Amino acid sequence: MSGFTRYNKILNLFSEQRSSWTVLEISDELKTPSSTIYRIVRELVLAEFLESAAGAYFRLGPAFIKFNRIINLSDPLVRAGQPFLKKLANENPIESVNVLARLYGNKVMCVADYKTPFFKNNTSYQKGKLMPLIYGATSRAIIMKIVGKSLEDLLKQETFYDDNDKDTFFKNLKNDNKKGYCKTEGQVDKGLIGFAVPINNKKLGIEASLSSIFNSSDFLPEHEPIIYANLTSYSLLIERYINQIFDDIQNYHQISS
Amino acid sequence: MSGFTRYNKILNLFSEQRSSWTVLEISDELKTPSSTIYRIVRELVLAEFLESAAGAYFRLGPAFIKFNRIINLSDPLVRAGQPFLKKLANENPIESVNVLARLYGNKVMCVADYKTPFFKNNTSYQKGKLMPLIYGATSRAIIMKIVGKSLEDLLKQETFYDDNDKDTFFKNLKNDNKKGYCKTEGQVDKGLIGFAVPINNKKLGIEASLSSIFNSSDFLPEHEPIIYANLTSYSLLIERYINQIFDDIQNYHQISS
DNA sequence: CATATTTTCTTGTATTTTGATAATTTTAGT
DNA sequence: ACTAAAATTATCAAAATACAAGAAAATATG
Repeated sequence: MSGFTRYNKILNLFSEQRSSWTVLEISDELKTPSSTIYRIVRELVLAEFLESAAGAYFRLGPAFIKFNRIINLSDPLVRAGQPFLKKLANENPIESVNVLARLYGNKVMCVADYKTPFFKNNTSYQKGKLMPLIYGATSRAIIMKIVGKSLEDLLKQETFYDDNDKDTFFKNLKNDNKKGYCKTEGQVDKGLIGFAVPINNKKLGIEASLSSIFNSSDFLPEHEPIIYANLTSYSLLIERYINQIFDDIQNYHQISS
Repeated sequence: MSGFTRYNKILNLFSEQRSSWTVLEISDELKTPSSTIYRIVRELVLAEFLESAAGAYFRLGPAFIKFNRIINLSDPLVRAGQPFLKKLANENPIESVNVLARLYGNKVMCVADYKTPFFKNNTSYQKGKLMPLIYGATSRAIIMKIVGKSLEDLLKQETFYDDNDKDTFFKNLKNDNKKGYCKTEGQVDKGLIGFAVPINNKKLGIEASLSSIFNSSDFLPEHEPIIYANLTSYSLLIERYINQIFDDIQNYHQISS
């Protein structure tokens, strides 16, 4: 264990399920002497990436809240997408959650969302939560634009039930790509139906999706064209806005240098 | 530059004002050879703490969004305070922003907030933004519970206009402590008036405050007792809830070990 | 106050990091 | 598609530092 790994391994122990650890527990878990962990934890506390809680426990520190804010203010995808989510929601024919998601390693992560006030259910796609790559429209719309070796690498970790299952998956992906959008029902959350379109920007390396998620019980077939039209037009708006933000950043760097 | 510092120094270059850097710029700024920076940046990208943007630029990576979510779900202060902010807001006599803030090094940081739908202005206290320690009710309510050497250390970096200014500051702090709450007008944001009460938990090392912020123009003197009563009762509720959360965590660790 | 627990300190040794340079890959402009 | 420039990675010996293990100190607990 060397370099950043040594810090990252410790930080990644802190999860939703287990949010506080003692030095001894970390030491056990990582099979590393406690004197070493004490030193590393001290460094992380100094940088506010960890902080000490009661009873020799440590938890994630406020530095993450700080950096998260900077991302919200500066990430081109979040900046470009955030303002449109509410508008999209309001143009949908029924109550919805609207999600902007992106690739994160070989998972998918929501980075911005807007739920209409009276939408009762909750989607599993939540800001910062890692979601499966191959289930749900939100995820599939992202990978449907990825091809060749990149796609292969991405799917390397995924397991399919059998070859037939795998074939169906790829066939669906190709089909969705032709249609331009993806629709799934109950793959991630029972009782919810999702529609998603891809959002891409090769220059900025953005591989993302915009999706609207509804209660299956609210959804009627005649809604589909409207939903699709909204998603498509907003995805184009967002892509255009991303470019504009990119230009702004370029100009900023040119002026200040 | 050694240990975690070497990574932290780079990450801390990324700010609201300047959210993307090239390796060469970082190398210049930190007066460190670019070969070294390339190596470190690569490590941070691998861990998703940074990600590459267009034109050789790098920006903060999605790992921060992930960890931020875990904090929101698990930090005792955020968990305990978040659910009460809306209730507090609804019991206030006029439109308001309601803020839960805590110490972050020698600054103050908002960790949760709720703004009533028709509040027009915006407070500078925003989730993740570092704010001054000695201005504004939100900040002062935190330090008014800190005494002795801790307070001295905390204020070491602060500069006062003159000795008289300093004396007034300490006198006000002592006064507020006696009253049990803090009230300031226009210290941080012109046109806003803030009220704050401290939130503490020695066991968990929590030094925080709960505050309600209003438009000065909406505020009438007769509102003050209600505002004060609301803040006080909710701060007690939050403190009690923090203890309960603490017990839950204790139990969790006992059961799973 | 005594005891147990947590945390820091110490030290020689093993490992990692560093930085100058070279090699390679990627990008951007004809 | 070609080429020049820019960006990134690889190499390697010297320098820096992280490491492990136990001792010591500080802190929490009853």
